[in-house]
Amino acid sequence: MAEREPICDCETIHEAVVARVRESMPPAQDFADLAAFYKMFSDPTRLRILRALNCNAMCVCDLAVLLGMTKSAISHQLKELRLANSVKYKREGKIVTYSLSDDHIKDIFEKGFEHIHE
Amino acid sequence: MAEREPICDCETIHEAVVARVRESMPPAQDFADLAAFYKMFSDPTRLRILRALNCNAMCVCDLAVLLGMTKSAISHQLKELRLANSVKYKREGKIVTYSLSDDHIKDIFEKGFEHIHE
DNA sequence: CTTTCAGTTGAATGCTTGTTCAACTGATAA
DNA sequence: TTATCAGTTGAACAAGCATTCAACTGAAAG
Repeated sequence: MAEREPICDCETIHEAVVARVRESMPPAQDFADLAAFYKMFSDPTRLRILRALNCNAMCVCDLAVLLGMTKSAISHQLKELRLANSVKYKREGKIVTYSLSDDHIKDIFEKGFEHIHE
Repeated sequence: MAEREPICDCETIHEAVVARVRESMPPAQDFADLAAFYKMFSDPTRLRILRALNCNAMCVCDLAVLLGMTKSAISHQLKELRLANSVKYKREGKIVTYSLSDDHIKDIFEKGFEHIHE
């Protein structure tokens, strides 16, 4: 394993370091998974939805009014959050109420807010 | 303040809840900042660069060989990471050595890896 | 001075993505 | 059964973004 990759336009300068770091690198799939995870938090609309749901479970219509966006836009983002297991929903008649899927998401989310406030 | 936003295609269903959540919502800029912060971690190449630098400081050429990409591609990503204050660099002759800017980035980064391994 | 090579930069390209629009589903109320 | 309304969906569009390519900068070696 650890063959040299073919698509590169220069020779290794510090071979020992590169070899050692290469040995310790996790598989590519790990990076893809982690990138996908962080991508969920990389859009202001999704963050506002999560922040709102962290405050109170809400239906799509309420979120649309709160965020000043169409129900369609909110619904599309909720679908992504659902697929990422960040939110769960409960249907009651015509109304679908969304909430955060678990405290784990809640923790990660609140940690982020702490960060930008230094 | 807290005027109702104009761009919406439905009426509020649970007014009390919406009003209360609206009061507690941070300013829009906070969400933009937080989204930009997470966006840095939302690309596999940037994550691999950070992971490599967390292991050992490296020059652009080494990173290119390690990740099997052109120096140009690496350099473009390093520029973004530099602008986001995630990495710092040190010039010595022709070679520019990059490293993580501080342990804070290191912590956040390692926390992410813990997460995807459940 | 000239060559070499690590690194940067900007334009071009193709893929991704957030939002809108319009059509649709399905539960409730009339 | 019909009308209404919360919510979903897919196509379309524009904006954003990662990578490549080619040209460039600047330090070191000859």
